[in-house]
Amino acid sequence: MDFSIGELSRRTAVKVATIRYYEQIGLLPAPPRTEGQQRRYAKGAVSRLAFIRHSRELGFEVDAIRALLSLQDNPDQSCATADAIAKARLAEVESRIASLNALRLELTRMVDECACGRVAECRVIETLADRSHGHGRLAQG
Amino acid sequence: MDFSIGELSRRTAVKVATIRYYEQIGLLPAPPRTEGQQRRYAKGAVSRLAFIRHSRELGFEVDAIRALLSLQDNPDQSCATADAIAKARLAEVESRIASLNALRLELTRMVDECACGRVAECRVIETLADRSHGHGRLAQG
DNA sequence: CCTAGGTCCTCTAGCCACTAGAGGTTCAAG
DNA sequence: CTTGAACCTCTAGTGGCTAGAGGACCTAGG
Repeated sequence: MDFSIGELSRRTAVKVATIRYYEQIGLLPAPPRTEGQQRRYAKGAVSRLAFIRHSRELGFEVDAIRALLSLQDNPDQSCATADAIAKARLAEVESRIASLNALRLELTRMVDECACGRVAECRVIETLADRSHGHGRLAQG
Repeated sequence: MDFSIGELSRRTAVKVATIRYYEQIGLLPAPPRTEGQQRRYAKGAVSRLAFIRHSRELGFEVDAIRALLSLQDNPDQSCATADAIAKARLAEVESRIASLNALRLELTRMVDECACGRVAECRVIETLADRSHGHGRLAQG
């Protein structure tokens, strides 16, 4: 009926170390232990961890996941909060896409214009050295 | 002719702490110091730091920037390496855009289908809890 | 010459979400 | 009872900074 952390890891494709980490930061409740202090999980742990995993795949931060989990635990509440969290994440994703598209454009230009001769005439290096560009945000990822 | 770290910071829009960090990791050469051990930069530092800043804006990692800088310092070399670095970065950006587009799709669906009633019927929560999806990579950013 | 205060110095610790490894214990199969 | 895979805790490292403590320096005004 209950199973080990390794089995939970296999069933959710979440690494053992990560599961322990999630417990440590309070995303997963601490399960009961055997006499020898090994964790034993019930079935519910699989769905909770799958929820967390899917949320992380969608890029939700741990704090957001905490909020989403506590909503899931109280099904009678309004889901406005869940909606707001998802919409905020969507907005983030869209703005990341926009800035990555801008990056792509600049990188494409650099690469296309490079005649691939000596560094002295290299457009890649030249573009990077060019000081005449606005002070945008640093790219993440 | 030479100026302080604060002045360099103002001229490049790179924070003082970051400049010191770049020196520490060997991206910027250690400049001469005053008798009281304060850094004094020459004009060249501005363009080198601007190069670094622009590279970071384009998302190049520090190791890649190190390589690009050493190419810039040897203008007679072939620029094939610079080209390869830029192309690798472009490929990264394109794959990030693709996966963010997939995320956007899923988030949009979640948000659109949410009738915004109680959590019990919330599509956002339901989607996250759904275990029937592939084991994709975790989203970064 | 003296002082005020803005700027500079080094060093350490924190951010995020893990991940890796050391060094030791427990469990289940044979 | 033995073996060895899996488990335990704890610490430290990743990348690229950023913040803050606690103190030294530098320059302009009086």
